[in-house]
Amino acid sequence: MRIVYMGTPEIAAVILERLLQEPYEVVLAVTQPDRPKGRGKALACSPVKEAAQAAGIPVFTPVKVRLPENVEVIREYAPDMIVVAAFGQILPKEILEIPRYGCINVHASLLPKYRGAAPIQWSILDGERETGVTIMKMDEGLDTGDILLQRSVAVTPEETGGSLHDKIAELGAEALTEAIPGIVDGTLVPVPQGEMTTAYAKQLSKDMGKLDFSWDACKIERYVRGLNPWPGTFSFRDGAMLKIWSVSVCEDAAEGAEPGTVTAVGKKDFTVQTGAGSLRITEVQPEGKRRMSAEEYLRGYALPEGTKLGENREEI
RNA sequence: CGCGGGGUAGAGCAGUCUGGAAGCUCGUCGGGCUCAUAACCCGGAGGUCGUUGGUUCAAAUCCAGCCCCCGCAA
Repeated sequence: MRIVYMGTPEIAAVILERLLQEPYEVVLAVTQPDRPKGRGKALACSPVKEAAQAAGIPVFTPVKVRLPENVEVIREYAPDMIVVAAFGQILPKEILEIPRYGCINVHASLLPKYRGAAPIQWSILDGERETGVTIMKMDEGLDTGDILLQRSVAVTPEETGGSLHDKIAELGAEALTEAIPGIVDGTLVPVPQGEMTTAYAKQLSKDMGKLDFSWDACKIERYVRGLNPWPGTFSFRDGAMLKIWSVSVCEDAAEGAEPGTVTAVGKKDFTVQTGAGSLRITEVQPEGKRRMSAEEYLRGYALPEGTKLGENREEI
């Protein structure tokens, strides 16, 4: 069976590598074009492109895959199935109709929950206790296709965006390889999705990581975990950014102080007042410095009780 | 050539502008106090100040190159 694979980020590369272990013929990898990235300005290619090149698979990087000439390129590879995972572009009807087994999508949530670009992190931000992956037959909507197979996974209390990402990449790869035979022989029956019961899992941005200490402590804790390692959460202290990498909700919180105020400074951590409850900060990263434990931070940076952490560089 | 911060003892920092004996907090080792302690007191060990070269009587500090870490932007 000839498969065209479409995907871009790390999770899509993991799934591609798993797919390559199966007895299918992956004839083309379609991924986003190289983009300037990193501190210099060097062009960086997507994880899927790297994986494909390592495997000797042709790579196609159209800026807009929906353009007629690009659709033709894909058609010429005559795929029996197109597998899509976090590709980053909408597929037009013309492409959806090319392969006889359709376009199969691996989505990192239990659809219809968390349609959209960042389902993994949003499941943590929302405090979900379970999420998973969905293998579905794509249609013209955004993550609205009929469900073929789902697999769930628990979201642990310590889960980070990174750890859940890795789990779901594996789970997605397994689910895909399990689903393909069923799709081919028709034993997997597509089931329509219901209405979406969560907010749309919109793309993550750096800006989302700006902590608002007037939120309740539990919500902030979920943001710190869910946005770790990317885009990360941060606040400002004395005019400089302070990234917050690890926190825990503090039970015996002294209420009353203004949100963002440092209410206690210990040897290994310090405590910050929030809108409801307080947070024990255990790992940080000062601007221009490496990531370090709160203990290390407190050795070199004097932090008096009463210090304010704020949302803006200027006001603090 | 995108913008910017940084590399000083095991760790985190100050000192650099205004060259002139290596400092702070913690850890570590030894001693003391205490019913006791992660608390307190006394004492010690530990650093070619990222690297190469230059200026100077004298360089962590000034100049030039190189290596490495990080934030922003994309």
